[in-house]
Amino acid sequence: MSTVGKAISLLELFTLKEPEIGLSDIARKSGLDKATARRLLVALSEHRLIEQEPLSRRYRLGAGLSRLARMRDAHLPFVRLAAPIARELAQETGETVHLSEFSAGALLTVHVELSARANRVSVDVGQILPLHGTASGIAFLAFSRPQSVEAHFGKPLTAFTAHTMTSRETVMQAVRLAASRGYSRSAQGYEEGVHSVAAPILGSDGFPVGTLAVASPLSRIDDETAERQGLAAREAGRRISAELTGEQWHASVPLQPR
Amino acid sequence: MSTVGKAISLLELFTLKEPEIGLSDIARKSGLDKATARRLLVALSEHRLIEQEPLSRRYRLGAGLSRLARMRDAHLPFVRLAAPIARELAQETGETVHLSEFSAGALLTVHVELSARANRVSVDVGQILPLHGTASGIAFLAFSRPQSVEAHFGKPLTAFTAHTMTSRETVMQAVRLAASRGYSRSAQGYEEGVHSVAAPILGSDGFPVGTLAVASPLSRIDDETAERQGLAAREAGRRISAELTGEQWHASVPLQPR
DNA sequence: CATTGCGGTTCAGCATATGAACCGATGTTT
DNA sequence: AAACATCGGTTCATATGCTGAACCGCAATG
Repeated sequence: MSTVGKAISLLELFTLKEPEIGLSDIARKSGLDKATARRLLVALSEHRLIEQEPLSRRYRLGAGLSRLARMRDAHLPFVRLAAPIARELAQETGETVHLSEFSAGALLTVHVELSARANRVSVDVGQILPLHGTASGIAFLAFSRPQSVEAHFGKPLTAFTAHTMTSRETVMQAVRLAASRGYSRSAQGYEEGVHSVAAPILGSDGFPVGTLAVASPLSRIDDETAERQGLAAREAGRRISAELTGEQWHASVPLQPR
Repeated sequence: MSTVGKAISLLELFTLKEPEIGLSDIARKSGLDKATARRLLVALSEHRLIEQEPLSRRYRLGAGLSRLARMRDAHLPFVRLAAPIARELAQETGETVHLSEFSAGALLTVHVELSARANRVSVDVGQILPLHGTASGIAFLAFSRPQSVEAHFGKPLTAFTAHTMTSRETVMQAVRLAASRGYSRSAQGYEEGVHSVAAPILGSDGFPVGTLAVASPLSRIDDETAERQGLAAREAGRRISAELTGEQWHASVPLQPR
């Protein structure tokens, strides 16, 4: 791995559970020498991607990350365009709505509109959603290139709850259903007690760049509300896609099942 | 500069004005060779700090940054980040310092550093501060959008003591003064015998997310100490804003030779 | 159809990253 | 209180991985 790769992998050692780490620990976890690790940390901190707690001398992620992330978020057409529509959808459904972006083989949650209700599903920005275990993932697969879908079945399908679909055929069935309806539906595939519907957001090539999902407590959902949510999500997804790609162009790209 | 430093400086080429850049341009702007620049970009994109627009082949900041920034924000929320600086300010001034966060039309006290002296002002976490009656509120208004300020004058201005400013013009005068000085000053507007100075804490959009105030017994204050406190508060507010948004590599603790 | 600029690749040479051994300080065990 | 274990941090000879001039094919421009 390149030096740069090693430096960045140091950043990835910091997690929610362990947001501050000492030098020796960093060296151990990264497999790098202590001297090397420190050199990299110094380089990172010179650009404020890392900072050091003066007292404990432990390291943590730096403020420069906030700055860079904001730069990205401000420019990214996706979030900028999609957020207002996601908010509308959240108000319309009264449930939590989250946006994900496809990145490196999985869906990354990039924006969340929380439901106004007390009993609601909570989702965190930054969360990674597996393609086969979430409504978002199914919706994504349903509009992806066949070979992309195939590629995803190369790896084993891990189960996150007792309800996660792990057989290829079950997943494909859900994918086909989603493709024909224009939205996907999934309950407790990733987290217990959570029901979701999701719709794809299509880029200018007609393939998904991300998804839009409505997540509700399972207890509030029956078939009728699920369908209402699904149709609303599909519509919202279409609107975002349209704004993303430029109105007139999108009209010529049908949302066709695979 | 280290290889890592060069790689990170590539990230810093991306700005709001120019959020996507082509390879040759990156090489030119960074002063690196094209081959080198590309190697670094590839290394960065392997960890999703950079991504490449497939069509135009131009590069932009990647999704991994959002994830890392989110991690940092989760671990270092406003209060935790600001508290050490508030403590310094409390030690420097010898007076009680309190932090507020804007929430639902008012300022909510989220953290307090009590003065070490026997005769001191006491403030409770959770206390709500009215915008027109406190130094914090005035500092907040002084840096808010004009229409937000206007909106606040819609409601009547209630008096909390005999000294509370209740006329719109008096308040606006204080607001203008605070805007020009960078800090606000107020005596007995909310509680008898209490003098305060306050400075705003600015978010990434340049508008206040909260305030920082120094509260003293009126008897200890003259114009000179008030100004000293005000300037100290202003500086502390700036530091917190900088750490919050990652703006300017200003006063952060350098991580080098000991 | 020559020219320019683009993104991307190659590889010899050498700048730069590496890590074992070290330091002083702090904390823990005996 | 001596012995021991870790801690964060530093040094420097070694060799690894980085550098950049020259190159490719392509697309736009004249």
